[in-house]
Amino acid sequence: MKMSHMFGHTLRQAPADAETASHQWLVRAGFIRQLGAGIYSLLPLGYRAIDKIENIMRDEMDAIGGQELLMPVVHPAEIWKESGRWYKIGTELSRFHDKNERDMVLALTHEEVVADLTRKEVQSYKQLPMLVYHIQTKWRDDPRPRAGLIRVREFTMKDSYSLDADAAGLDKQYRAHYQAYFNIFHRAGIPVIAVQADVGMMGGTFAHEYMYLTAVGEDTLLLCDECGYKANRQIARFRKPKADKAEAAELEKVETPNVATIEALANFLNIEKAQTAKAVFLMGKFAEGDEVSEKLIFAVLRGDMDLNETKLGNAVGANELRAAHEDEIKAVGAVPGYASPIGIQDVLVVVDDLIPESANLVAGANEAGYHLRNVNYGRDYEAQIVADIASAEDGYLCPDCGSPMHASRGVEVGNIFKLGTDFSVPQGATFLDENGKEQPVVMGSYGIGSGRLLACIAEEHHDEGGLVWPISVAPYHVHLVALRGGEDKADALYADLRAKGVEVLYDERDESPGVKFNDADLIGLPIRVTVSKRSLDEGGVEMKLRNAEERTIVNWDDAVAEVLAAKQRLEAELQAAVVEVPYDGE
RNA sequence: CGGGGUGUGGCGCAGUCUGGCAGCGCACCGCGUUUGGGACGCGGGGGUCGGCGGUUCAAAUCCGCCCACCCCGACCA
Repeated sequence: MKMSHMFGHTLRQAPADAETASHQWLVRAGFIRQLGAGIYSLLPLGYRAIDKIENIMRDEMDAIGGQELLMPVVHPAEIWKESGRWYKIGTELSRFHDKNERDMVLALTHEEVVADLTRKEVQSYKQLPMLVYHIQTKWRDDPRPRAGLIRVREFTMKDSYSLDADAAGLDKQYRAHYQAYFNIFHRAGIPVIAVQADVGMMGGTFAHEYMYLTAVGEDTLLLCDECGYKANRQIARFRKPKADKAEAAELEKVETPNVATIEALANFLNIEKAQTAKAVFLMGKFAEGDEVSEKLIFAVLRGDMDLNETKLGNAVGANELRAAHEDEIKAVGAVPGYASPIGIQDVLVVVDDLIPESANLVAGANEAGYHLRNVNYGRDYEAQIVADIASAEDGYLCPDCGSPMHASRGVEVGNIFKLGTDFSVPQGATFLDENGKEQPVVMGSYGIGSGRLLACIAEEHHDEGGLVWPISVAPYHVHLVALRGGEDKADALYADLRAKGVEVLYDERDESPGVKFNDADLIGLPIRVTVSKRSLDEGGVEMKLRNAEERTIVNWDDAVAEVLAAKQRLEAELQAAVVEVPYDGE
């Protein structure tokens, strides 16, 4: 490609609203342009990089038996009603009507369509296992897009779906993905870890998320260096402190004027936060078929711990949770700031599993200005649900080995889910087994967002001068710079390199050397070749790798061979990072 | 949805407080000089100042409503 006619140009300054490195560099280098909040165009450079990424995905999917197909972005709502997600998912799912007023949706993922195809195409156990995948646009009306391509509303995802006759088959395909995903990320030049994760709106039984660790990330992970436990905070377990097994003392009402927070309460009474009980009110949304209802949830934790909403949502089976309004709290007879589980009616009470172990806590009295001492679970009140609903924090103890864990931020670049029969049963995707008995297909679902991956690669590989692409995903292999006196030779080299299958971005513009070199650094192609009067006087062309400082002059006659050798070395370096990763899961 | 912020040429910004010719740098076009790390001179093109309404002799500037985008939180693969 000749740069003089390339669509998209570099910018000397990043737009003011780009804050993260990947966002700034991808815009400045001419890879992406924003159209709206969370909506981006890929310019030719960006699209070429995405294409490389997607071909790596294809390669690894094909290697584990994947068959590529393509499913629509616009779906009739029926299948989403069948799966129930029409009712369970909120504003993230965009709905609209066609001209006949039929309900339609924009695909936020494709489980429903796969289940529909499966019930049409799969009849016999003899056809299984199978694996299908596609690379297709998704639309998720995320409440808060941010950080360039890291979190967007419209994006492209490679999603694959495994179809099996039983759980053992699913496990096998799940493990195949587990490794194939590491291969994809390693080939694309980015380090990731796999953590255990919540299944969220996907449903199913078990999931891993692939996390690229970076401060820019918005997921918090709990990691144990000692035994290797790794989990998203949404579901991270931890070893809770041993509580004192004291005798239950007599309930005692104490005056606590203007003491409405745990902090203030502990200070006022001069006790540890761990000796208090914290009340958190949330409204949960529940879907039963097409009936959606809201219910107030009263969560009780020890005062030194924070609520984990994902854990609570899973414990009560709610689709959505939101903070309760003050009038909703008062409506059940509770007093905000002085709320107590004692004497509350018609509320779903959930207590953290540490609460029954903890004797003589201080809790609210359901009366403004008063708390109760020596509140004991079982004696003074009971809950419908006792579960782990506390959030793991940095320094909390590993559930497996008891060592302190540390918290780290990460971006989720991929995920794998064991769906089981969550879609095949409601949608009737069944097959006949060896005994002629009808069975639901056992499904798995596996996704990687290609744009987010591109952004993470940019986040990982840049310096003060711009992007530094791994050769596997670089839009071109070579950045060929022609300077004064080298134009004709550069033209010839451009043709020779392309004839050997080398992808070349050729800067033949009438620009000063400084501009050309800076643009080359900004765009970040792995191999830079400069042809100038100076280089020719020195015997040939100058070669420089983007990720190294040294420049070497190679003989004109060896130029093509040297470029090919450099390309192979860079490819081999990346390939060396593709290693087997021990499976860490159930 | 709550809090904060920003909207002036392709990008970065000044001008708004205190109403009075719409500016600067970069980018772009032409001519000339320059040519190995974001050159220089001269000349030029491009903006209904986010939108609508109001106040005023006069609005980028004051008032009202709306919209868009960004950040934090809520929320969420």
